[in-house]
Amino acid sequence: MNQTVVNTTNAFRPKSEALQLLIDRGFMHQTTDLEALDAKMVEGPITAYAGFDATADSLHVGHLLPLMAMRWMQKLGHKPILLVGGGTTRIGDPSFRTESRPMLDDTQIAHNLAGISKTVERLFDLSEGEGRIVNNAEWLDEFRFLEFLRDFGSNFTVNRMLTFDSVRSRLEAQQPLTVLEFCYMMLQAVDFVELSKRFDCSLQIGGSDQWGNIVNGVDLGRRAGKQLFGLTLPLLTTAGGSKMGKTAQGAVWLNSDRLTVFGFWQFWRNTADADVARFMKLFTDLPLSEINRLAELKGAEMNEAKKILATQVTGIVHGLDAAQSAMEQGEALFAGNVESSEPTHVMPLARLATRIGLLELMVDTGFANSNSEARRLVRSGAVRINNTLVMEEDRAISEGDISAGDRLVIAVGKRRKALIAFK
RNA sequence: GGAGGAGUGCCCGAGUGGCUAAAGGGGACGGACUGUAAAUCCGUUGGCUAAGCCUACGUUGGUUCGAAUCCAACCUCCUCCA
Repeated sequence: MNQTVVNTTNAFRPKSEALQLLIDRGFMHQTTDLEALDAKMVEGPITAYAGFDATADSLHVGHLLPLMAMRWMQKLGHKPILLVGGGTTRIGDPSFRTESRPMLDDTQIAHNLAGISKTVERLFDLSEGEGRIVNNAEWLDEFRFLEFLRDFGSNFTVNRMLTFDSVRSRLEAQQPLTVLEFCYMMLQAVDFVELSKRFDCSLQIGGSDQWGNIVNGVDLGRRAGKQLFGLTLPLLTTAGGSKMGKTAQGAVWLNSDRLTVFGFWQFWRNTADADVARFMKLFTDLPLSEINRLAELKGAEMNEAKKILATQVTGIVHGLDAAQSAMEQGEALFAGNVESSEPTHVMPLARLATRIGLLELMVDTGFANSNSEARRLVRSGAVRINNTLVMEEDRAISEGDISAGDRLVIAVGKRRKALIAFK
């Protein structure tokens, strides 16, 4: 892999506070030339970037890992650049995917960028000189084909591009890989170099699946006379061994219009015991000493630690007030005092007048993806209204189900509950 | 350019004219047990205005009373030959 040095982080003790913290909290997977990076970071603040494709109008928990890593960088004096792939989204990163991503048009991309920015703005200080959001369409849109080939084409060999896992896996899976997608890695490399020219950015942070793309950028930088660095994050799995962040209802979104704040809080509240400490290190700002203390909790006491985890993460993503309120909703729904808490869902009173069906309500609150799924859940004895088991699939919700003025509690299974207010 | 093989549900993977909404496994969800945990056991796992109907086995057509299964063309991939 040319002169790119790959370090494992076992032995090395960096002098940089930020690097040490990233290692201690479990963010570090691989880096290029760790010692040189450390030296540079000790010398003074550096600028680092992480990229996000604009494939949806919200980021999800999978993106939270690079966001948190970048956030620590900023807290410890470095400058973050959050790159949104307005340009690259039009192509689609083929990495480790068996199928092409759909191509999006400009209107959709603009819409998605706005949604993503909402989250980023909350997580970072984006004031002048502190941090910034950048859209790579700014330069990628400008390139003319021949010019691009002349400037960058000679720095990439197909021989080497073919050796990257991201490409090979697609080839070995016998799935088509278009030239369009193949060129994605060039664009990401160009992004990195462009950011280094424009903002003196010298570090790229990304998921472990980005390693190949990142190294490409580092190598391209060297040819342009710049020393760039890459750092990848571990692939996150749950203690159960599955990929983190998937639920039956789909991705765990960071925007509240995609997933309620309470739903987000619940996701974290339901973390497995074995994951609590690790997730606290990665997804909260709690000091390690506090995390270690909480990790000592035994048995059912661990539930307290989970509430802290949930409220901390929710606080970072949705704000402290919203997180506090989500925690109270959790207490209310699971302890049973329905009157005092904010509802998790609000529905127009008119829905009640037309006798909304139970199945419909389950779909509307996101507990089921289809009427069929809702029906199955009712049949299997999973659904309770106001704590009373309901077995009739065609049950309609009426005023008799309402308590405390406008409240209705619906539970699906033991851990999914909603407090609905009809207003 | 020629010969042969392959493309199945969220994923892996059986099936080779009706008994197939499609075996089995994984994942996910639900139930029991618990602590809104793990492990274990049981169940469910395309949609709908639901004892009926609709959509699905790379794409488009065709044969047949009837096709994931047979035929043709096309797309993509693999292997061998040139």
